[in-house]
Amino acid sequence: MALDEIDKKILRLLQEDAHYTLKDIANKINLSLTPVHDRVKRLEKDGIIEKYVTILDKKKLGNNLTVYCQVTLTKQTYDTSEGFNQSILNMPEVVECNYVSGNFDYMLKIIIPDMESYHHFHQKKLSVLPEVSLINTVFVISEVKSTTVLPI
Amino acid sequence: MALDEIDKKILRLLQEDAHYTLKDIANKINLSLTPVHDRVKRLEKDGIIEKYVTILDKKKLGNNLTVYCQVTLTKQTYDTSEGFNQSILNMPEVVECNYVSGNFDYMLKIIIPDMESYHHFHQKKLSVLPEVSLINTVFVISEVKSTTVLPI
DNA sequence: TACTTTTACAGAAAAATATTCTGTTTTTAA
DNA sequence: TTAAAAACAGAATATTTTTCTGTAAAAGTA
Repeated sequence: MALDEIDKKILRLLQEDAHYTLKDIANKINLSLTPVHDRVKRLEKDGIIEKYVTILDKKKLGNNLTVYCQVTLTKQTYDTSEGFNQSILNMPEVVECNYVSGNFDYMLKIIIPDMESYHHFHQKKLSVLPEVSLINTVFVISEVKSTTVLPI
Repeated sequence: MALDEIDKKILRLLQEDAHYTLKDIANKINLSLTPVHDRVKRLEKDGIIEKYVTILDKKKLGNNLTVYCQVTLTKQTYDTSEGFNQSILNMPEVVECNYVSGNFDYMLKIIIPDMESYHHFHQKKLSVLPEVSLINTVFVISEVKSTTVLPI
């Protein structure tokens, strides 16, 4: 379970590009295929490596608007939270949802085609949820950084 | 450049798992290897597919705290923004940074081991930037959803 | 210490996958 | 109606992953 320096090097490489071959990695860290293969399998089995995914260009898919929604619920009870959570899990435009501290209850990140779609989402999907009391929208004007790479 | 239904099916699958083989995909959408291969290569070339990455378990890597920082700059000039942006790009604990509308200028997402690390980050790395005037921290209490999958 | 066990690694063989090639069918456009 | 282009299938080839065999180093035990 404890990661040594070799594990960390492998993880750093795989975070950057899941399509590096074992040979690529082996070359970069001066090892043979076997230990690289064994270590990757172990990291998968231990759940350090969660999954391999493909990142698509959101703008090229027509998603030109990103917004943060700061949501306040009507009540702070468990049932209210759970009901809200379940609804959110079924909304594909909500890519992040976190229960937070502060002046509101949830911070959501929404990726959506345009303002019209957002208007529709806001009015017909989010604000109509029985658990939702207040929504404060923060519009993204320009994306500076967005990465899946964690510091290791 | 226009995506047909087959392209979309391929993208939906690859978003979920970048390690699906061409054969897996071909079977799932009832095609032979050739068109699947050709289409994936085209989607890569056109930049619809941006990259393949590995998602790691942040908690197993010791990152137990996620926070949003709402940052206000001292001035709203181009130079101030650019200076801030460049500093952020060199901070590995900042996984998202967006210039936004509203009562503050930037929304940041920080992934970090614990409160002590955050204290250090806040005091020694973020608040000391000459462009930063105000920081409002929103702590994540519980993660409800976090996905790289875009609606297609 | 000597011995056993475990772990980490290398190299080679086998299996699976990606890539390339050839050719056919379908669609599109002249 | 014909020519050109696009989409696809199947087979051959190249590459990669996976498995197998064995060696060396490290860790644990009597």
